[in-house]
Amino acid sequence: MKLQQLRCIYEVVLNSFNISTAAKTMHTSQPGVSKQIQLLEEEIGVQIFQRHGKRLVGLTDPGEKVFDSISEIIRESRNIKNISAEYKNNNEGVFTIATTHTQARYKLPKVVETFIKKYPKVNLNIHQGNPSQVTEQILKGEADVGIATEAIGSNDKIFCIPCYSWNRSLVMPKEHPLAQEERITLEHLASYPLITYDYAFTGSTIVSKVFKDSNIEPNIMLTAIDADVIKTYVNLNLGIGLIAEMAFDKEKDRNLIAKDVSHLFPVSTTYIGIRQDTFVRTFTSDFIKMFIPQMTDRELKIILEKRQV
Amino acid sequence: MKLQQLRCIYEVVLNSFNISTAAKTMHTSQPGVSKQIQLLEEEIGVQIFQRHGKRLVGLTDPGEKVFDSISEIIRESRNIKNISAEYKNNNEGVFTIATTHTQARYKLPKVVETFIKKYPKVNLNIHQGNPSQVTEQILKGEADVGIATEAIGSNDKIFCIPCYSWNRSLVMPKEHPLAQEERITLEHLASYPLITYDYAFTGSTIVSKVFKDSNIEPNIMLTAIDADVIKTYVNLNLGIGLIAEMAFDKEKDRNLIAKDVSHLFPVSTTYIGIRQDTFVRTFTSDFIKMFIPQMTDRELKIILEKRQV
DNA sequence: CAACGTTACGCTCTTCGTAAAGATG
DNA sequence: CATCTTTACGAAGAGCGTAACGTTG
Repeated sequence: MKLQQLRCIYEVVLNSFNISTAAKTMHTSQPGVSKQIQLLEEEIGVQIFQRHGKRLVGLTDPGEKVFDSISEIIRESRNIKNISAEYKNNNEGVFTIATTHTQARYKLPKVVETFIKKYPKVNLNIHQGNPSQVTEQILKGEADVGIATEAIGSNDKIFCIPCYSWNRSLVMPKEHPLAQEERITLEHLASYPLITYDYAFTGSTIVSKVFKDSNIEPNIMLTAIDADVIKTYVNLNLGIGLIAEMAFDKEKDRNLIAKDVSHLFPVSTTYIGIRQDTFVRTFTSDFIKMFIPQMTDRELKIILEKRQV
Repeated sequence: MKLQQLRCIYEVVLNSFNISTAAKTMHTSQPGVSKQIQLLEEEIGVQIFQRHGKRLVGLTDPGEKVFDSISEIIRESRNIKNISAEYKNNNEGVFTIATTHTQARYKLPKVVETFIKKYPKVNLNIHQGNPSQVTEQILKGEADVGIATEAIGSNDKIFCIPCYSWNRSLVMPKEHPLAQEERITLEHLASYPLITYDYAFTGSTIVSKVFKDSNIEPNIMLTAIDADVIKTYVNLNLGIGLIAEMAFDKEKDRNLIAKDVSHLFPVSTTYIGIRQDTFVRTFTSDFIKMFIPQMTDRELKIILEKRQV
């Protein structure tokens, strides 16, 4: 069993079972990848991939299990690289943030600007996804940190640090009837087509819980992944939008108005999550400090020491 | 980075930083191991081993962290081997039990006899150690299952199944004054030199807790790892022995008598522990069934499904 | 000086690229 | 027939064993 063989399998799975594209991402030849997979399957005596003729179409039953182990091995080998890079005292490396649209669009840009100035040699990646994808990426070590509000806090392999709290805003065209309303109620929300985040109504999220608890059935007209899409449809007068307060920009969204609805929904807290048992590089903890400016060095140090290592 | 290099480092650490013996356990040449370590250190640009001149004497600071990752990788690669061996449907492989002396000596022999008859091709290892060593071995994947009473249950990476409950016995020479005593009290115990398990008084174990709670200071004359040693010293009339009830054998220990002290100490439960996130082979779950005969197939299946996988 | 580690060297087996052939949908 | 995978083959390189040399305590 060779690491290279495991890497091949890993990349092939990540590339939807396409050996050719996997080879490209690995900067090697396609027959090489093919061969290494065959060699490993031969060595362990078990087919890892399901095949339709010669094409790979999925993992076999043992393949699924083997792949889980391979993922862990790849994650740990990345960890070794991080450790050594850190001790070489060079501020180089790869830093991957997994986050939701709201963060990526409205909160991260400033921080990222500061970060890349301080660490110009660090290769920064931002992976955008929904909260459960963010969680996934942290768990698999595909992202060094994840920033999200939902989902991320409920996994005990993820160590979470609260960043800031925010409330929701209701956005609507300026001429919308509700625009004059002084105090918005849940009934108001339910009486117009509602446009909001898609994951807000999958799973037990805050918004869906509030409606459920009050026995009011909202009229979800459209669910979108990000606030920009939501605002676009609100602009088309297709409904009212329920978004995070920071996703409203008075200048850019000057055709809309936002009304605070913090009295309807409990406050939400956004967290940074990092995987337990994983080495944290200096630039990673530095990034956390940048993202949570009110946090002192000492606080962060104390918090990070609470992690299982 | 190659798996073989990681294996070399792993074995060198396990062999107390002796490259020569590590090479022997790996069935390869000593210069080969030496070379591979150098190559990896060169590749990652960090010294993993502390050296006195040419001799390896320990891990460096980054080496410690790297070694943790390496251990995980080795564990996962063993896991891959287990998975494939299982799916090849051959009842071959390695099965390692970590356990305490009491289990190994008084409970395991019968079960092991049954086991090796059913699985003659399985290479069975029994690692004997104290409860915290058993826990360690489960965590590191050096043992497939661990059987112990203390320590094992308190780690959330270990999945525990209760096996049986037992009480303690006080053993003493037949002519000992306490031999006539009808109802032994804690004060009795404290008034004679006591010989018991060494780990019974390290950490917050049941026995030490009982004495502490009653404010009675026992006179611990000698602590031993196993009941046989304890009984030997009791035979020499150096004190009274506090051991697990199953460690007393009427026939073999005919010079001693055992008195039940279940009214003094709460009952103890022995557990089988297996690591979470680890593939469980058929012969492993079969072993568990043999060790806990009252457990039905269905119960075991339900229990094992509760594991995080 | 005995035990241990590194260097040197040559043989063998692997790996990896290119080119070409075979499958798949 | 365009895309994808396997086979074939040769060059470059990695791995490993033996032997010799250097270090350490």
